Amino acid sequence: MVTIYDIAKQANVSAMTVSKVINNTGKISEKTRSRIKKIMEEMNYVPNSMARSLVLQETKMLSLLIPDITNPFFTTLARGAEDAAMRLGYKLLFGNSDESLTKEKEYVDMILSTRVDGVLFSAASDLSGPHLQTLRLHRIPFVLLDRAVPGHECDTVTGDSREGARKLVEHLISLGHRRIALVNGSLAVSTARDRLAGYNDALKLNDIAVDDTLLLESNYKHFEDGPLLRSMLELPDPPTAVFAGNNFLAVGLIRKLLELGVRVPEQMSVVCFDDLGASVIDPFFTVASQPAYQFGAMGIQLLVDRIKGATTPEWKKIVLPSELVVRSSSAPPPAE
Amino acid sequence: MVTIYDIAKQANVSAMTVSKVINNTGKISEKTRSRIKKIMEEMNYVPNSMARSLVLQETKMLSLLIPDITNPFFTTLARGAEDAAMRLGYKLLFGNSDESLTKEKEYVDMILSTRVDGVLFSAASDLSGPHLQTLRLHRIPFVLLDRAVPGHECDTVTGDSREGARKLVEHLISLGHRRIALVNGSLAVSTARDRLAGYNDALKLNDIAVDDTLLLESNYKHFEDGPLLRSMLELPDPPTAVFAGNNFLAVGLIRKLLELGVRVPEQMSVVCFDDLGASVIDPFFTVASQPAYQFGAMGIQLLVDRIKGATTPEWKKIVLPSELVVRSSSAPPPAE
DNA sequence: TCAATTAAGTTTATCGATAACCCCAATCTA
DNA sequence: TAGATTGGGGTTATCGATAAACTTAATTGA
Repeated sequence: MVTIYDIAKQANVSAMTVSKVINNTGKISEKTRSRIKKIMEEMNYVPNSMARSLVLQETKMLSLLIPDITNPFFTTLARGAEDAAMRLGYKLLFGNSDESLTKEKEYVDMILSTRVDGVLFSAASDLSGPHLQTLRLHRIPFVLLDRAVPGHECDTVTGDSREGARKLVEHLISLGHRRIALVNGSLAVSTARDRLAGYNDALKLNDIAVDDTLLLESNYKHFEDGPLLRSMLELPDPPTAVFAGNNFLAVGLIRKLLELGVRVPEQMSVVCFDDLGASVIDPFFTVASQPAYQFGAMGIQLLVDRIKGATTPEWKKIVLPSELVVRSSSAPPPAE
Repeated sequence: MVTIYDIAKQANVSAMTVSKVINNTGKISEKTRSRIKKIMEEMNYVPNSMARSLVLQETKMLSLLIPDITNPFFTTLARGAEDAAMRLGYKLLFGNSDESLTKEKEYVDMILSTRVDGVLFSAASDLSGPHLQTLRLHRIPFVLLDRAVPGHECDTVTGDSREGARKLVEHLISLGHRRIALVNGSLAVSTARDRLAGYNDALKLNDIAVDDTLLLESNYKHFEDGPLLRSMLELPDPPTAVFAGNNFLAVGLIRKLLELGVRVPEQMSVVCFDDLGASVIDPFFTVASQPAYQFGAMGIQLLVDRIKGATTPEWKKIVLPSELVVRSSSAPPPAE
């Protein structure tokens, strides 16, 4: 590889002079400057960012850790982060933890040794706490995305899950539903707890008693509780609507319902959090739509501000609203 | 940050001794070894991979450039690449070119300055040639994924698009269709040309004349030619089936058909390349399903072999078959 | 028993780039 | 016209880790 020294030799100057030309610092005559630039082009010189990072003590790289690279919510978020990072002169190192703590730990180790300047962290669950501790211990700035981790105060960009959930459930109630099930992600994830809280809010506001038999805890990657769903449907007073904790849960749920011969929305309404992206033929779900792209973009902004110290010491907490989008997966309950 | 020198001082040994402990090289007594290891843990030492890369002249990082991070085909491919890379001890730097040459060039520049050990490259189009030249000039090994670039011999992992397309179209023909339209990606992309070729093969094999008015060139990200579709439908002898070049084209196409009041598959059959991933409620499309995960995994394997010189000089060309999966988007043509 | 090994470390140079400081001649200034 | 300034550049040390060569003391072998 061509180095700064090769250029220097060719141009009959010192390496320092070349460095100054590259960085536009110091005093260099216009003549030498253009001569050196020409030689750099001819020799296809590209600065070695490793060497530069070593002395400057910054890599201009940020890391984005997401729990599910196949979920459109997170890929859209990733695009937002990527665009923002590029615009601010940073590269983005993606990581996909697959909702697994083990994989997440491997990524954290990698992040440390790569000496990225900061991390955008969408935690696998509350148990990610130690990983955040590790980052803090090494003084690597980070911003939590989408999911909060109790006991870890820091900059965050989250959605208003509680409010979004309330709106979804009140929408169902306004359609006439009284028996509403909740198929949720793991309660070890903050958004799942918030969505549960919003669900409870809506029921309380409308004087509907919470019935634990209608609550089902699965996980955000796949809907996994077919048997429980079945027994729920066999209840003397079965639900007429389901609120699914996220998009993939809703998809899994509907697949199961189809298998069981339950028609949506005629026999069962289904609503959920998060859109399904471009890969869906017929926007079908009534959803609380979150601005995924903004999550990423604002997260990067916050992170870079923090890295540059261009912000106040207090932790910034950005809460993005979600929008209720009514489509055809929700309808009034079947007549008795 | 804690360095190897801090550890050395604490342990009363030279930095080199610590380095040897880290890398398990040289002769170090078991006593000193464990003492140093303990100190490293206590001080939370993490090796600086920049410094290491600088001297070793390798980064243990690979780069994966994909054209559309929102497409399930590519995210699945990315997961395959990620898993394989991790398994082989490499980190993966993702890049998303968004099918744009400009963005692609930015990534190539970044790749060069980051000194990654190799690149998995899914080219935006044939016009990506110069970018490959740049990589070659700097002697960075690369493997082309999914899309070939004419005039650039190298290791590749591609799908058998031609054969897959033929199977899809012959499936339609076997259902009784004779007027079959092709809604394709840009012909500047090799897969689109191969799929066109497969389409032609199928027609020829079945003595059906190719009709240019049934050919529509769009792009793989979104279906964009509503007007042309409309006029195609108003032909005296309109198509009864459409072969879409990829999953997103099929989705866009069906949305348009729904708008126009054309029912699928009753009035129009639709088949396409590539699955739609987990985000789809009801697997609906008849597709040529490609092993996306394998694309990524085998690409990494090929790349690492090439980097390590553990392969013969000839270019390896892996062609993965696709599988015809018949579902409900295809049916016999409507009766006259 | 004495040279030859070996075990266990240490010293020095290096990767590529940059910060901080130094140097010299030309120009300016009072 | 002597001293100060400045334009244009060079020297040296440094970032953190490692390879290669070098020390020493202990052990081995014939």
